[in-house]
Amino acid sequence: MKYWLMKSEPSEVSVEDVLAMPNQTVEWFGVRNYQARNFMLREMQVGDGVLFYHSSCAQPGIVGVARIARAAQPDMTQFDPESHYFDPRSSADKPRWFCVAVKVERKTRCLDLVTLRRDPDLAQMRVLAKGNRLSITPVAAVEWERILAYLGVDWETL
DNA sequence: GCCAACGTTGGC
DNA sequence: GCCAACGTTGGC
Repeated sequence: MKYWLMKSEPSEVSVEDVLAMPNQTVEWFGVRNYQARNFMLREMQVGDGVLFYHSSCAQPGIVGVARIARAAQPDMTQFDPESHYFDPRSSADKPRWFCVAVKVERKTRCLDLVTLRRDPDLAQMRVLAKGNRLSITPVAAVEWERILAYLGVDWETL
């Protein structure tokens, strides 16, 4: 089992928005970066743990715990000329972009960036690396466990 | 709104 | 394949 941190802008899809969706599950549409796509396409497995992160907002940070609910499938927004995420280079028989489905298990208090940066044990987190812009980053098991302990979440009994 | 950092594009 | 120009991300 692997662990991930996935960023979403709350003005687009917040953790509260996902909790209001059927099965508290959302298609992770809109990823247009190959590294992030490849994580979804090649490395994520159903059941993997996810830290739900709010970005581009007043208080960026981890706001929930989730899991991968469905393997990668073509991201339908790439085919929709009306969509902000439309990609004219994609076609139905040759999709370029994919998305997994993510089920939110718990909304948590916001573990904000400042707090994350203060913990030397989390200093190696990919999301905290200087210049990181990846919207999906792997999380080490020790980092995952530390963060869940911070949040008071017991993954095994969710 | 600024801007550092990084990814992508496209001419050569 | 190189790399300059451009676009995007995302914290501040």
